[in-house]
Amino acid sequence: MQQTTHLLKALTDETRLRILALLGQGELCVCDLIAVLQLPQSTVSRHLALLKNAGWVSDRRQGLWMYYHLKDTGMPLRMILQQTLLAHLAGLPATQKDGERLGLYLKEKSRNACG
Amino acid sequence: MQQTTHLLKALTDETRLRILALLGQGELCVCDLIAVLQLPQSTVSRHLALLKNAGWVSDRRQGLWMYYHLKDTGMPLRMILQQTLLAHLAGLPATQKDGERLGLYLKEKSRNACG
DNA sequence: CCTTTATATCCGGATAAGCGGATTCGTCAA
DNA sequence: TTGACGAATCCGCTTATCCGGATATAAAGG
Repeated sequence: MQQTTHLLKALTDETRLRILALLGQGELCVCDLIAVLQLPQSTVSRHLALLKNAGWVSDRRQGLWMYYHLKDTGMPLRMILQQTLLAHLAGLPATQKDGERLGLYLKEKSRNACG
Repeated sequence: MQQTTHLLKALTDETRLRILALLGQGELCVCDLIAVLQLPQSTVSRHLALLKNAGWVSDRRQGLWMYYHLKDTGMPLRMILQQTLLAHLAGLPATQKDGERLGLYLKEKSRNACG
């Protein structure tokens, strides 16, 4: 029961929902999220740690960067919650704005890398 | 977005999940819930107010009693969350125990009424 | 080693949420 | 109108959560 509330508690913060929605687009590193969300590093990192601890995301180190992605799971509750929630979030204005910012940011990033 | 977190926040308390699971069995009045949950009246009432405010339940007065029931909704997110969650909760030990207590309590109640 | 860079964790303060006894409100019957 | 009862709300208190600057880790390069 506590495990269930724990799982749900991770979803009750606007920043964390924004993060989940962004990761729904694909894997991102912490600095990507900082850039898109425009929040302090400690804040983003803290929310990611919480999401990871609750089992919503996994991380992967690549050199200095930590990449986060939605965790696949066999647990039906989490799977359905995640699917439902992402579909819902995708329709919200705040999330769409983040999505646009992510697009611009990634384009800029690749230009800097290859130009 | 706040509306979404609000909806989810209502689900992040063990007592409220127990209440939802019980109401999944059917409509109950506050005193029924107090008896089954074995919690103070003010506590139960407060949680019910919160669930109602978040749109998860509706109430109905009948004389002195306030009856609460799960609210039907056209909102897909809430519908799916509710269905998924109730199915999940039904499998948890704590919820099953509450269910048993509810059965015993209702039987006792009807005996007192008709015997 | 020492630096730099990316990330995680610590810390103190602010805000929110939960608790349950006490009080108030609403309804009904006498 | 009064009394009794079920339920809602108030209140002071405790606990949890969030914030973001400061500090600590971890990896890579010189």
